[in-house]
Amino acid sequence: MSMADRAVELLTRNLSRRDTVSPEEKSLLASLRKRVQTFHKGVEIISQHSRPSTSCLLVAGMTARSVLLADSRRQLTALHVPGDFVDLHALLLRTMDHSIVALDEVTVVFVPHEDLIAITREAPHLTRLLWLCTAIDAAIHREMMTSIGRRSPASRLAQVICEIYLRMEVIGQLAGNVFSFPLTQTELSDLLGLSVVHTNRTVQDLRATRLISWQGSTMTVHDFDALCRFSRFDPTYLNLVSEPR
Amino acid sequence: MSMADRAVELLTRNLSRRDTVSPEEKSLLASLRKRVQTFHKGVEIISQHSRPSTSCLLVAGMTARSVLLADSRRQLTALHVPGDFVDLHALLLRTMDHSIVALDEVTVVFVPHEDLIAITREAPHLTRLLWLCTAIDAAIHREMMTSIGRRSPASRLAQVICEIYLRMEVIGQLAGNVFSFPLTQTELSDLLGLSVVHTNRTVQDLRATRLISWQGSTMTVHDFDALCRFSRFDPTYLNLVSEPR
DNA sequence: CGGCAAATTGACACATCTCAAAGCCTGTGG
DNA sequence: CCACAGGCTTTGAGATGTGTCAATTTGCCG
Repeated sequence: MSMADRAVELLTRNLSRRDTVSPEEKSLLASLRKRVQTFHKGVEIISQHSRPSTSCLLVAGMTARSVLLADSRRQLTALHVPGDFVDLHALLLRTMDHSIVALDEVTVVFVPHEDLIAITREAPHLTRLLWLCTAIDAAIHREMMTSIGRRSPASRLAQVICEIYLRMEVIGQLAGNVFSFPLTQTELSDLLGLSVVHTNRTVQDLRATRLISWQGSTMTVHDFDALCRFSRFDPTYLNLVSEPR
Repeated sequence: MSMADRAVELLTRNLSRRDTVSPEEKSLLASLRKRVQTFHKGVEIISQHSRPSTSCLLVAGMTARSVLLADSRRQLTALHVPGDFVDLHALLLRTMDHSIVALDEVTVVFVPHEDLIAITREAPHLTRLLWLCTAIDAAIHREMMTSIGRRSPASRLAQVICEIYLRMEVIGQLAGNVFSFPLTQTELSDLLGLSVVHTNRTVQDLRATRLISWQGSTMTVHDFDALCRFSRFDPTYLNLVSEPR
């Protein structure tokens, strides 16, 4: 299967988990023009303040939204897994308020905005599904904000692991209870809003519970239910329910 | 002017700041069915986990998104000013992942989802503008997350004030350099992710700079530019640029 | 085997939270 | 018009969490 086909397949899987995707809609997605490109870990795929004329759909690897502050601190505001339409919102926002960075060896597919605008003219239901993608993104942001503002470092980390676990499952990238989590602890600290040192200690705390193992980029969740309880994870915000939208 | 008309007027003002709104589009907005309702400060307008069949547009007062955790901590993840389509995203998300609370004496207008769905079928450009509203919401979330994760309490607070200042200006609710900011310090602490005590000290720090005054619900910004510099505020994410979307 | 990035550790400084009390407004009823 | 209640704001003091700095260890890749 070509990367372009794979992109459509993953996106469809993502959408199908939330509503029915008709064959016509799927072929509309297939007919979008696509440019495949790969990036190495650490590379900036799209830059803050740029004005892209395409949106990118992640096919393989993991990426993050990254906001850089003047004093060179940074915050990662989201993680992406394959099948995520990473910067779909650039279609509307035009100027990027953050950059997209590769956390891994990454493959993406770029889709011209014109093609997406055509969808908004011709396929109202599919448009709503794409809109839904960005709305779920925002819901994830709210959850993250709540975590950073009000949860302990350990439950914040556990929360992220629970979330990525489920998102990996949706796209069929969960091998039993193992998935790829390629962040360095420095990157993780920028995601959690902690210092690297404290992140390291938090990781050790979580390891000590024996609920997870994490070596290199391999994350193993030994007891998902217990991890959910530990972090008081409530998956409502991921909208993993298929219903008319 | 009726409250329903006022709602349309404010929303149009909001949208016009980002793109051209045609007379036809404006009258489409006017033709949406609307139920006006008022709420007292502290009241929950929409509850977490409910499944609304209408979306609400704020006409007067201020509201917030509120996430309640199991241990009764809470995080406010957004503030809304008049003209904000507060839970437009419920159209797609269906189940609320947070509640909407009144921070003030509040007037809202409820619009049936069916009417909004009709817009997605009939008015692609207007649909994109509504989509844009939710995308800006997400951009504000990212900014807030960055603030909570990486900025000092004082600059976090200053950041919020700068943002609300501009958003008030957009809808013509800025009287010179004064606007209504009806939060209690307890509510503010849930917004900033701080304890009430520390929030109080942070407010005092900011007052000591003489850049703002805040008494009761009256916020006065004495030197907006200096406040922006102080908090390193970059308004890009608010998308206050009119261009084709 | 050497070199480099990432992970880990220890010690100390500082920011923030918690608890508890006091002061200050504002609206209400007498 | 005054007294009072209740909520909000403010203060102080001590406990705890988190950050910083700097050094050490580990693991990977050439």
